Amino acid sequence: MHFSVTEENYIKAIFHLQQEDGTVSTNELAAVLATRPASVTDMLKKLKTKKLLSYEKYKGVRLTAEGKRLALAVVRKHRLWEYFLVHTLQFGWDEVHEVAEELEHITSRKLVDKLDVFLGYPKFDPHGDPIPDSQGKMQQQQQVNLIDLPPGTAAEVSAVGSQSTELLELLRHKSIGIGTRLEVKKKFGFDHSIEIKIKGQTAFIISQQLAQALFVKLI
Amino acid sequence: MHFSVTEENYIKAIFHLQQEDGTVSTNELAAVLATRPASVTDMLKKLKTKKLLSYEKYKGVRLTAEGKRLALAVVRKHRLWEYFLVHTLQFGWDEVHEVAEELEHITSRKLVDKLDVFLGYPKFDPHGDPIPDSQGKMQQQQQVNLIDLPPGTAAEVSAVGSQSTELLELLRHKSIGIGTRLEVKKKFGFDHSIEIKIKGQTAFIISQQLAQALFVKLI
DNA sequence: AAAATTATTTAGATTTGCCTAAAAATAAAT
DNA sequence: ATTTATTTTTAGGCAAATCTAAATAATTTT
Repeated sequence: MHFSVTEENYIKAIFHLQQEDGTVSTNELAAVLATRPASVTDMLKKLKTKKLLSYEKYKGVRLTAEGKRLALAVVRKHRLWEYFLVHTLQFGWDEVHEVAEELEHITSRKLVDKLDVFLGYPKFDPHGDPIPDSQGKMQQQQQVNLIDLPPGTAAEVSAVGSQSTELLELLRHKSIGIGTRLEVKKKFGFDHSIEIKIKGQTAFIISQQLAQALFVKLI
Repeated sequence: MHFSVTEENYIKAIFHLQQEDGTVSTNELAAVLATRPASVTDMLKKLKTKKLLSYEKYKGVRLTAEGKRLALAVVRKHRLWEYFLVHTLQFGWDEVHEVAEELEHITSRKLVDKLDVFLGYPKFDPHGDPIPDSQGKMQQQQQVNLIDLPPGTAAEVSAVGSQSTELLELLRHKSIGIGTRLEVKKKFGFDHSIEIKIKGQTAFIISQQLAQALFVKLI
């Protein structure tokens, strides 16, 4: 079965809203999708006949198992493409969202899976959000990308964004690993580099690329 | 200015038909786009108001300079993506067309240019068609991908599809270079390998990947 | 040059996704 | 427990891109 870009966007929006809410209202959806409640109602009726969601008048909406599968497939594509844009094409992590919004609707299953292989099965996108695998499973960890922390925050490294030997070599050299505790001292807007301090060492600066590859838990 | 996928497809189709014809007819377009002549007429009127083509009732159609620029931008994207799919993601060269038909409509200019850099500014796509550069210029050479030649054809190597050191090393080892004359002896469907003969050497087999990287002129 | 054929355009409908305005249902407030 | 406010749905329409059927122009044939 194959769905339109619009339909996919509705399913994705419901999926994200459902995370917090459980059930999702017409108005919430209209706000997120920048459209009108009346339009949402129309689309919900349509998506119900396609069995992507369960919906009763005035009762809000929930994805079916089928709808969840579709949502996860779209999210997987979005986050894999974001990873590609940042790590392969050297985009800044803050400029990839819109492009990924388009790329996530490319239909080829084979493309996604080959992209996944090429990228080395990354587990987190450049914003630290988990990337669903081809079965739709994702490691949900309470973690944040190091680059998103404000100065003064203390955190513990909990994951790295890729398993490339280059990254691991660099981390070894800087003696950063899973479990390392650090504090963000300063952020430099010019090249998005970050000054961090690890207990017992003098503070030092790490690049934007490295900071994006590090996921941390707040402590 | 920004155009719909449908509009871009019309412009691209006209561009390709125009190469042979000069001016393009409504029926030709309908055939190529798998739609009806009446629909074509509607769209031509619309594209005329957008100044992408010049069109007089019953007189056929031609792209304006503006239309040509758009067509070249779309062709550029299509061919760069094909190159990416084959060389980076290891798709077979014969399975990339449909996917590229979708990818070519992704709008980000920055994406295309960064992709071009990443791929090393390739000049020809996996089918041997020239890739327009960011100015819309392309090396138009009368060349064909070696993999497309039928057995019995004689040809001269005129270009290689990439400048990677691995490719060049392999070519050196097989003593193939620009200007080498060869004849296709046999094609093996199983792995798309090809048996070729160079004067003064015994015939030997080259892989699908290598054949795809070689562009030849018929002699 | 008139008749016949083919190509193209017009006219009127359809589908998708959206809109506004008004009605109906639900929730909140008095 | 009514009234008031909010949310949601219905009703009727619009624009894009398509279609079929009919009309008109251009081309070919005789």
